[in-house]
Amino acid sequence: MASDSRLLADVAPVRSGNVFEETMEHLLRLLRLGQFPPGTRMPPERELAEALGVSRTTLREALAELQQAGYVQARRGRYGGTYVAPVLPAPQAPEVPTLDAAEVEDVLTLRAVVEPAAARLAAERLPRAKQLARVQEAHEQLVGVPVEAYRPLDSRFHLEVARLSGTPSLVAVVADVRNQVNRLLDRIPLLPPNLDHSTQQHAALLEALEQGDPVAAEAVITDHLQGTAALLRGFLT
Amino acid sequence: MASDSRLLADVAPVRSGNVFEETMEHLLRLLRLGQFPPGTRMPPERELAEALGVSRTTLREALAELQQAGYVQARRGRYGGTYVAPVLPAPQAPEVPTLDAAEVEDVLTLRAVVEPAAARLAAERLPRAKQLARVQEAHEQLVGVPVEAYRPLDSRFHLEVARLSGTPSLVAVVADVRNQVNRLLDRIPLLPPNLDHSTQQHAALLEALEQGDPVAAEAVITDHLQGTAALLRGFLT
DNA sequence: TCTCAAAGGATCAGTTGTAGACCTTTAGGC
DNA sequence: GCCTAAAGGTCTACAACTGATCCTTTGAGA
Repeated sequence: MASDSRLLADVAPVRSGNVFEETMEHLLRLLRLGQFPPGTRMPPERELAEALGVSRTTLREALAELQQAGYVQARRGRYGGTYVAPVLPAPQAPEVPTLDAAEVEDVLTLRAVVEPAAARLAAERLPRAKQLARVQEAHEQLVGVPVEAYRPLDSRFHLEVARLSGTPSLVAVVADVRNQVNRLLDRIPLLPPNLDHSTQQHAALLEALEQGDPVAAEAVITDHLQGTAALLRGFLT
Repeated sequence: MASDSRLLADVAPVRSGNVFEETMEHLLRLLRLGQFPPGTRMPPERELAEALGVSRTTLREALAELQQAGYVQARRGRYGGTYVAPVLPAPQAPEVPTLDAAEVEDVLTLRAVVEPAAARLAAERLPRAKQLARVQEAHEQLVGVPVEAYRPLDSRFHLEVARLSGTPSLVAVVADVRNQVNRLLDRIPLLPPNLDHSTQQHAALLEALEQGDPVAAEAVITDHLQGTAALLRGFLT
């Protein structure tokens, strides 16, 4: 009996590859989400390996690959370290040139659920000045940044907003969905006018948060998301 | 320089343990969520190992442990297999007797975001009869079931509702959060009156879905969740 | 009643990943 | 201008995991 195929349909793999591959994915994600912002120094290998729960050997293999691809650069000696490139390299030509519409809808739908909810919760909590400062900082770094370096910093801003929700598990989901959206965005051109508009919306969001206005915060971000959503859907035809 | 500790704060581990441990967690989750319902036969080891992306050796170690703990029972010979116990054993006395309030709020908040959204989306899509049948089936299996066997089937019902949203990534989040909630619920008593009330709410949700009424669906499930949320918060003091 | 296919059970060589010690480079401080 | 601490770079013994093969059990059907 070849077993009920329906039972196996929902069984996800325990791991999505070998340790090296997963570590690469993980690091790429951290870079794309701006958690290690462009131009900064990453933590020392020994600490990073520990935080990732991976041996230094494996981490170093992944870092070597990233260096090869131009994402980071290692410098030896005291006060050396692994430095993030000021501008992340454009991803390779994607394997699948045309995107699966269902997949895109999936990601956009999840995003439309979690990001507005996070913004609403953040505004409800009336964050203290110190917490807001981190968002403010992320916002300022974003102003006038060149197009090529925009995306990681944009992600960072959105993640900082999500963190204000005070709900770590929600932040994790937002980070995840944003990472997927970034992969989609890599396949379409990024236009300066869009950036300007985005930055204005960020400012509006920031104000809603300062005022502790959940309804406004949710509305602003929903609007904001619809912009990129439309862009992505458009490039699908 | 001991590196900027803020940078490492948000770095999650690549893996949460060795393969054996992760496989155990994974299987426990599948059992608790009712994806392998009580009393049924699980897929053959070879197929399950393949689906989990794990060697049969490792899977067998995990299954042996589960058998030891009374979750499953293996039967040899043709038409044998690994059978899920009709009633899952009560979990061991939890390591941490008193729960961390922040942790509980975290899970409950995420749940309050994703489950209502999934129900709303499900109602919006006006699911076809065939899809509704799976939810209906899950609902019927739940009626009159003994208290001890309730939880996996309850989870299954909620997961089937989430599946109707047509958004796989949202289903994944719902599954995840439900798994965490189940762990919390394991620490508090389950009362038959609560079950009756739950089942009534399930019926109301089902009706809202049939009618394609997103507002009602969202309202019913929000109400439903607040019940267990209050219960959990109550047992925290 | 015999056969056999489909399931769990056992074993082992080979590969992958880890932990830890050690080497090399380099800038700042005495 | 030398010393040293902190970083990346290298190597090796050990543990974990895999995958492949074979064994054993058992019920259905010829």
